[in-house]
Amino acid sequence: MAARPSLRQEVTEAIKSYILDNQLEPGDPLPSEAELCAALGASRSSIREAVKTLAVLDIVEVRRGHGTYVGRLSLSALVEGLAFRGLLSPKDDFRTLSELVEVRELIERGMAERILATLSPADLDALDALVDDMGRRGAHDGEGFAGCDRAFHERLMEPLDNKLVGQLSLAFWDVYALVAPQLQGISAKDEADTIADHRAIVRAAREGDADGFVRAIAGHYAPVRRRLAAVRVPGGGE
Amino acid sequence: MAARPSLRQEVTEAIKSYILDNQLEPGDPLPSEAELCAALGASRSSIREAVKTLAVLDIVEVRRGHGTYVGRLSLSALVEGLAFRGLLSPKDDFRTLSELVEVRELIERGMAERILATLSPADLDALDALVDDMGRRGAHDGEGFAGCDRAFHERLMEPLDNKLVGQLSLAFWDVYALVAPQLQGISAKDEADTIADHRAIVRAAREGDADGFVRAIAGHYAPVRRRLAAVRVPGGGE
DNA sequence: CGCCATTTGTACGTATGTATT
DNA sequence: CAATACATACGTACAAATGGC
Repeated sequence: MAARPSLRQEVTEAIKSYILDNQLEPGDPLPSEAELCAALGASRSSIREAVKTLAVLDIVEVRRGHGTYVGRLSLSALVEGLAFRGLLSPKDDFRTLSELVEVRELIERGMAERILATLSPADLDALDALVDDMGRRGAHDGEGFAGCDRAFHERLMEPLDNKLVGQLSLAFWDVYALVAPQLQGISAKDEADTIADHRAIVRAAREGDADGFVRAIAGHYAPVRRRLAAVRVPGGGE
Repeated sequence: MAARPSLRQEVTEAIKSYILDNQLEPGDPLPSEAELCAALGASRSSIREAVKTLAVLDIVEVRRGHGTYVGRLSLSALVEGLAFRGLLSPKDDFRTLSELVEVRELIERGMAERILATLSPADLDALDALVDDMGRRGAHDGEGFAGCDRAFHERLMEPLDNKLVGQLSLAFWDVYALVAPQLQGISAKDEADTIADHRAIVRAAREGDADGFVRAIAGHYAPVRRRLAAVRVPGGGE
């Protein structure tokens, strides 16, 4: 009744245990496939599949021609999974996307006080610089514009002592960036408004105005949420 | 410069496209490995690695001797990745765990108003029943006790129209349940207090007292956070 | 019940491409 | 450039599990 531990699963666990037992850190090298074969008594096929499995989770990282190393333990698997989920839903197309944006807003709003307490003057200047950069790119460089947006929200949460919230927030940003372009009716982002929103966020943060900060965040996400809701119900919007 | 489209990656994308193009849903059958070999012109090894990759993300689900099917798109990869992260950190052992609990609290607190607005009398009764069940299990059935705890928080967010927040919250619960037992100094959970906390949460919800609800949530997570903080700095807390 | 077809799991061998030295 | 080490890819064979006859 104790289930059947398939060999690949066993190898997977063995590799994980190897990392844990030796207290390895991201970037540390792992034994080559051949060595793992000898050590675990399994064929290359099983080793390879196990390594691939762990690579998807970013628990290990394979650099070809180089070797396998302990991974960075990022949230890349979450991004990939959620992105596919967003693309899959047949009619509720924008439901996943909408929920995603809600969670992002939930996180940033919920951390408002701590964000304000943590941001240093240097951080605020950097945020302003990012918004400047955003305006400079403007309409002709959508790629760079989005990059500035991402960097802004990254910088906003980076000083927090809780790294997980920032990573989650960024992961959701990435999912949105991956999924949104594939769907119709969302690509139209109003750059001027976006810039103004970010300015308002920095201004509230600079003044230590927690309430204004939360309002600015809400104002930033409101149009996205409205657009998503409008698209979901055909003919719902204006 | 256009990167090197490794065959496995191509096959992975091809399978994803197959699901998307045919608008398949979780549980729908996929072509067998042999058919995929013929259709994509790749060897079975490549097919298998691609399928394994997608299986980790719960995009596909393989049942041995039966076939391959579209997966449920759960957050299992997130759980596995975060659990390993929690087990890995050498000295900051409890940092990941602490951050995790913070995010859970952040989510439940941030959704407080909407939770209160959504919970029906039947939901509230079910929550009370779960707490009753919790007390019945008591000390002798830690397994069932934990299950009730999980079910409670699941039921709490299940009526929400945003399914993602509930799934995230539950995923974090699962990670905590996986990691905590492996570490020392955390296993001691005070059951009586936990039950009282959950009672307070239901009571506040029943009265529509949003502020009390938030306080109850905070009170529920406070001891866990204190315990984690205490362990992190040796001899820090009492 | 046993038998068989289908499908996935495991193993081994070999050839090729690629990055490092 | 050559040698080395590694990952990538293919092909084949057999084992094990599942479901239907």
